[in-house]
Amino acid sequence: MQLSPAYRTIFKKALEKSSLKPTKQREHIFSLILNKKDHPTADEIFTRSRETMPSISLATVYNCLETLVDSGLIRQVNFERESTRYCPNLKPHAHFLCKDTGTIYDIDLPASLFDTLKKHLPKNFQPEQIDINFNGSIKNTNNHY
Amino acid sequence: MQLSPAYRTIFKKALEKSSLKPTKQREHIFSLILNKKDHPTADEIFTRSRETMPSISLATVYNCLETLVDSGLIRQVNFERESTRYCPNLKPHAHFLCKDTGTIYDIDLPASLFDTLKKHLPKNFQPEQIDINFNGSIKNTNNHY
DNA sequence: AAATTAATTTAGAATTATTCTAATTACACT
DNA sequence: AGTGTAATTAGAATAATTCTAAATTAATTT
Repeated sequence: MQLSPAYRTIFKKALEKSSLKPTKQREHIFSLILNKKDHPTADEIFTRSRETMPSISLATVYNCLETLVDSGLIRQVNFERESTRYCPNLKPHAHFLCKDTGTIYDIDLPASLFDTLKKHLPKNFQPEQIDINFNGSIKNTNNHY
Repeated sequence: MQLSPAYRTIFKKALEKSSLKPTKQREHIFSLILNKKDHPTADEIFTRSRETMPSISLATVYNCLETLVDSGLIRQVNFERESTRYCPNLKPHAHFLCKDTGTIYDIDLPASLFDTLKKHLPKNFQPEQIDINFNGSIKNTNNHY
């Protein structure tokens, strides 16, 4: 797992801003999440990591994920109390969980919609984060006999 | 803990629709959530329940909550992987978690906003539920020296 | 009313994702 | 090379929730 030069710069900058070190475990996990754009759990990331970095431990995976989230490089996604999943998409978006397959989809949303949402808060409420989670099923549209 | 006659009817109807029984444990827990309009965890509900129904067990609290959720009488609220909280407000609304105090606030939203959100889904995505969670702090506006 | 059945409640064990602890390793700087 | 700090590691601990199997309750049939 390798980061592209562009992402390596972003990665280093983001960590250095909080005086954290761009270690190979952190880079490995970051690149792994970037390259496969699903929404893996810590455990899935652990399993995938081991394929190319067999010495990494689960604790490190959790540590690195926390670091990456705190540095703003990835986002957490939570549905109910299922395992936390991780998402490299930093554009404003929502998530849709298909209850039949368990797949999570990114739903792009205009920033204006987030602004509209914020307008409904009392004036002294200062949101740092807004999570929008849909959950339902996906109708199969191929059934044209 | 007693339900008002109006709520008792709602309660019975909702359960009977799924051929579930309006037991005293279920009613007790429902009234408890209705009467104190915060967002308690299962464990808080368990503690409160015991004050007036000392024989109730934690497993029953979990069972009853699941039943009430499935019957549409209450909603679950989840922030990250914190304990699930329960909410009797069935109007369309979002939640705001104050990270300083841990308090959860209901944020009323017009139904039209939920419709707008749905419009951004691919046409074959059928949402059953939409959760909107804010998370931030509440600025103190009383600081006028 | 007793017997039968099905649903609900219960206590405690089991599970599972995550966090914690303490020891080891890696790295930057003298 | 030696020191100090941060990061990694293995494994234990934690905590919310679910599971299991037995006991209770309620409803229904005899």
